Order: sequence, then structure tokens, then C-alpha cells
Amino acid sequence: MTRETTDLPVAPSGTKPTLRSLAEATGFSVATVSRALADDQRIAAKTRAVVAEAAALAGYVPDRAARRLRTGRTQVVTLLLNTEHEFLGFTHEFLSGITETLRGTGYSVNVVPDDVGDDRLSPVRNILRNHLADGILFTRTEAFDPRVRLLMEHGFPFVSHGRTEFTAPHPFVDFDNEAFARQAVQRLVAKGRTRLSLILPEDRYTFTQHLRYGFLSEARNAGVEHEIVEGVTLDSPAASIAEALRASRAGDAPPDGYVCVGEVTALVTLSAMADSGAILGRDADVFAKRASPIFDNIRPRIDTVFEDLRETGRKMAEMLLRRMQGEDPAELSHMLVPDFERLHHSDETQG
Amino acid sequence: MTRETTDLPVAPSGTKPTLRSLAEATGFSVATVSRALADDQRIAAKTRAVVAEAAALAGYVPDRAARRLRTGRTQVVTLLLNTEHEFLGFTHEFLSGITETLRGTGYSVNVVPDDVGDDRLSPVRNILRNHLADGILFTRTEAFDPRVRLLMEHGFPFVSHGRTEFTAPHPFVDFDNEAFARQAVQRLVAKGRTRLSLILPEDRYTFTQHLRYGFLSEARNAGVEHEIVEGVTLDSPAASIAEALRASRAGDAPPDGYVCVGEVTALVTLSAMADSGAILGRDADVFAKRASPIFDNIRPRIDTVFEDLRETGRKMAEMLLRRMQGEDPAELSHMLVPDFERLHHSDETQG
DNA sequence: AACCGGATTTATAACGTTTTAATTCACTCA
DNA sequence: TGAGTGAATTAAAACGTTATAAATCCGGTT
Repeated sequence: MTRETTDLPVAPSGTKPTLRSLAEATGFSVATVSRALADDQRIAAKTRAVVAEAAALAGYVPDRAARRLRTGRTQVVTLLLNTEHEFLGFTHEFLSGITETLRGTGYSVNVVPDDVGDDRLSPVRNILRNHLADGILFTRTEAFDPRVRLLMEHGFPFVSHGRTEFTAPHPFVDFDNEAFARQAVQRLVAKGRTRLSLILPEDRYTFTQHLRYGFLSEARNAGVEHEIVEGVTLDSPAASIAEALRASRAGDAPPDGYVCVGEVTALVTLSAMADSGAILGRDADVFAKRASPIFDNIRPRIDTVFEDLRETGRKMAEMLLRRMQGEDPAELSHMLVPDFERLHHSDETQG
Repeated sequence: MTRETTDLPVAPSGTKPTLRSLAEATGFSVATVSRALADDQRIAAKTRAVVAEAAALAGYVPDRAARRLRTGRTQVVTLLLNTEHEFLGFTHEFLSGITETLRGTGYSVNVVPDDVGDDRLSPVRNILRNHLADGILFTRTEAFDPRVRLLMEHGFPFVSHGRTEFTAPHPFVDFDNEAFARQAVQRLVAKGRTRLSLILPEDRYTFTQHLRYGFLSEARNAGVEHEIVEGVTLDSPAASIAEALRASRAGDAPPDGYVCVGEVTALVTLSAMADSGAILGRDADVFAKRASPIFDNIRPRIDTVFEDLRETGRKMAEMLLRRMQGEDPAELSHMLVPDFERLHHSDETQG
């Protein structure tokens, strides 16, 4: 009971500390030690203190496999990550936010590829069937996303990046893309632009509808001409997008205002303009959404709004933690609003 | 022994399939079923077939926690991921390559933040002590990287992105940065440039030395002036880099050739040139390394060499798998060479 | 008829944890 | 005194797997 071995600072001599070794060291039973470490109130306060000290001394950490086997809880959160397309920096920022929030919670982050071409349900089924995680995060949510349906049926904790159109509420974090689109139109119109153009993501994604709605209704309000580029999406190869843009510019009255939802699109738009002799600010303007600070270093400069994906990751992880603790899904949603005050994220570094 | 239940197509009625349920279904013991599934040659061929069929029918998948508890093997690979800086698209491509190779192997990928400011050793210690993974991958390797030393001491499987200067061999995948730097200098000199400039990553990283050596020795060979920009590194804030570049351009004989190791640096360089009235191709040229296809869509175009980080991820995962199977570390290394033939990755999409 | 040996199979322990259902113990109360 | 009470502790089972050591079977010797 009284410590006679004050020599080991952190590491136990040869074998790794376990409940049993702590039990032997303290003289209590394994069951008591387990409860004491869980801070079970039925265990005498003094006992809890003694056990805690012994555990700290030995550097005890509960064995994840054993705990998982016994409780069924994995202490793992799985991120379904699209490995095909990305907005520049999306993955990095998003994943950084997630790990940042989860650090120190005992949960670890597991990354599983989610390729839209494939069956998006199969990774989820796999996790569900074999209980490979306690919670799931995913992106590129569809209006009636089958993953959301399945997970809700199973009552399995998850947070989606993006809303759905299901009636039952579920946890999500989203960016207000409609507001972005409206604001983009307003800005371009304010600059005197009258023929707006937009390239959308694939129809399947919910946020595509938000963008479309915001763009169309605001353009109608303003009474300006507008087009949604056909035959090409945000995820099309840059070459195809460039082709479509050039075709569009070859018409009699080419667009004079571009709303760009992704960075690649924005850059391609700038290139297409340059290639066809159009000059930014004179012949057309561009308004883009960006996830990385890259546009601060592009000349000519364009107007952008920042979507903070690190914060998105943080929020999603936080909601998932709360959901896994049993909080009501209806309470767990968060909207990121475009920061219109800080357009352009102006750098102050240039002359 | 003879299956009387042919009704269940894939899912077992209520409870999940386990060795015990398979044992009951086939009439063999749990031990035999376990061995049969492991394709142990001591088990009769007919028995193995019967068990395999039953397992397939029931949709049996071994429980990871139980197996891990028993064997000590986690079936987890941990990626130490820097969450601060990134070359554009690095994380996405790299991680995609890793998950791509690991898919279907039974290993899952676990992401742990590795922040250079912190103690880079502590995540490794944590993994080692609690056996949280069977193997480790990491980036931003230092010349005498303490993580490499520790892992080698423990004989723990890992693959580093980048070499070290330890004498004992260890698995790594690296890009030939010296060759890149040499080629960059040669190209710029071939264009008639005589005052070259380079911004390096932090000194601690091994690849910094490779870049420096390649740059310096090739510039001396060619007999051209050259400078390594002081007081600023690849990871400095874009604003600081821009500041340093502008200061450099303000001198009497500003650089006329820039070697850019990262995309952000390249963009900042272009901005700094634009801001100071210098024109690409007339007053200076830029040669950059890129990890994303972004430069195809930048105007004016610059010469680039592609570092394929998806392939890097694939290779690292592959080496780790082989290392975990006990292969000799000395055999497990791979160098990616700059693809000089495909400079610029020309797009053919523009007029 | 007893025995051997190789080929199969099996009972059992163990990995480290949590939890159910006792058990112990010191008191209090009638 | 003897039972009742509540607080504190514990023995033991269980989670699903693998590995050790032992058991069984069977055809072929001696």
C-alpha cells in the first residue's frame, strides 16, 4: 500500500501496466480498480485516490482492444473521404479541423475512401455491420442521401457536411451557399455586369440546388441575363471546363460576370479569359468562393469569399462527439455564413 | 453437418456471425473453424471447404477487437500528418494514394496530427507504448529525425517520406530534390538567366539540404550569380515571403530567375513580380515544382515539374505493408525522379 | 492383440476489460 | 443477542479470437 518503489518515473520495468498489475500493486481487486478509474461513486473516495495515483505512477492507459471487445465501443470516428476531386486545400483544412477537435478525446480518426463513382453505401454498410466505428463523418451530401437514410434507420451517430431534404432532422454542418450565390450576383450587378454565368457541381448534391436557387432568383430579381453552363460541372476535368468557357465566350454576347464556386473553376475562368483576349475588370468580372488563401497571391486579383473548412471540420467533429454522447440530433446543426465583410481577405502586403 | 438452413442469403437472422456460431452451424469446434479460416494445412481440405462456405454464407468477418486483443496486432496504420502547412493539394493526393493502396488489405488508416512546433516524438511514443498501430507513415523528415531513431531502436515498422542521414538503412520514399534543383538551374540558365534566387524550406528537413546542394553546385558550375533568400522559409506566411521578395527586387541587380519549391512560393513570386512591374519572360523567369495541376490554369504560364504525391502515398503504403510482413528494411526504398520530359504537363486546351 | 504414428480435431487458457450478482463488513436497532 | 441495513468490495463471467497441449481416430505394424 505504501509505495516502496519511487524509482520508476514513468515507464514500468518490463511489462506494460494493466488493471491486474494495478490491482496487485494497490491490494484491491481488478473490479475495484476498474471502477475506481471510472470514478464510480460507489467506490470509497480514498480508494479512488490511491488507485488514481498508482495508475499515474505506472503510466497506465487502458487497452483499447480489450475495452472495445468488452463494451462494443471502438473509440474510432470514420471520415468518408472523397479521393477524386477536391477544392484546393479542402482535404487538408477539413481533416486538420477534425483531428484538432478530436485530439485528447480518446477518439481516433480513421479515413476511408468514398468514391462517388462506386457504391457510396458500401463503406457505411461495412462500418455498420462490423461496428468499425462509433461515428461517421462525410461530405458531398445528396438531397436524399442513401447514407443518411441508412444511418438514421440504424440510429447510428453521424454528421454530414451539407443538408439533405429528408423531413427528419439529423446533424449537419453546412455553408450557406444560397447566400453566397446571391451575394455574388449582387456584387457583379453592382459592378454593372448584366450577363452572368455559373458552373454548378453535379445535380445530385444538395448544395447544387442551393447555389442554383440563389443564383437564379437573385439574377431574376436584378433583371439581368444569366446562364448556367451546360454539359460541364465543377468536377469536370479542367480541360473540359476551359473548352465550355471558350465556347461560351465565342458567342455574340459573351458573359461579363462569372460566379465561380470552386478555385479550379475560377482559375480556369481567368485562363479562358486571358486566352480569348478578355481583360478582367474591363470585359468581365469574377466572383469566387475559396477554401485556401491562394487567391491572395493571384494577379489579377479577384473578389472572393472564404469558406472556412478547418472550422467546418472542427464543428463537425464537435457535433459528432455530442451526438455520440446521446444529444438530440435536432439540436446538432451549424450553418457557416459567408463572411461578406472580409471579402478578398485583403493581404496588405502589396504596393 | 448437412446444411438444413439455406434460407439466409447474406445476413444472419438477429445476431452477428462469430466463430462460435460457425462452429455450431458446421458441427466443428471453434478451434477447428478458426484454423480452417486461416487455411491451416493441418486441417483437412474438405473441412476447410465446408467452413469457408459456411462463413461466406453467414457473411462472417472476424472481429477486429478480439483478434487485436489476442494477437496484439492492430491492423491499423497511422499517418502522422502535419496540420499546419501544406503544398497545395499535398494532403489530398498523399492520403488518397495511401488509402488506395491499403484498401482491401484489412488495414485501416489512422490520422494523427504532427505539429512541428510540438514535440514530434510524443505521438510516436504514444503509439509505441500502447501499440496503437502496426506501422507508421510520416512526412517532413529531418536529417537526424528523432522519430526514425526511436522507431529503429524499437524495430517498429515505418516508412518516412524523405531520407535521413543515419547510417543504418530504413524504408523511405523520396523525391529527387537535388535533381529538381539542378534541372531548374539549368533551365533558367538556358534561358539566359544569370542571377538566380531560391527560397528554401526550414533547415531541419533533409530535403532542404538536397535542394541547397543541387542549387548551389549547379549554379557554381554554370558560373551564374545566385542567392538563397534569407530570413524566410517555404513555410513562412505568404506575406513575409512577399515582403522578402520585394526587398530583393528593390536592389540594383534583382534576380532574373526564380527556383520555386512550392506552389505558394511560386504564386507569391509571380505576385511580387507583378506588383513591382516586372514581366515574366522579359525581366525574369520562374521554374517551380508543383503537386497539383493548378499551374496549368495560371496565366502567365510558368515552367513546372510535377511531384506525384499520390504515387508517393501509394509507394509508402506498399513499402510499409512489405515491412510489416518482415521484409528487409534495406530493400525498401523508392526514389521518385522529376519527370523532365513532361515539364509543364501541357494541357492542349488553350489557343 | 496390443501398439505405434501420422493426420485431424478439440478442450482450454489467455489477451484486458466491464459488469452482474454476490459477498463482506461494520453498524444500528429492536 | 440477533437480525437488518447500507456501504464497500469482489469473484466470476463474458466479449471473440488464437495458440498450446492434449486427445482422438485410423490404418498399418509387430
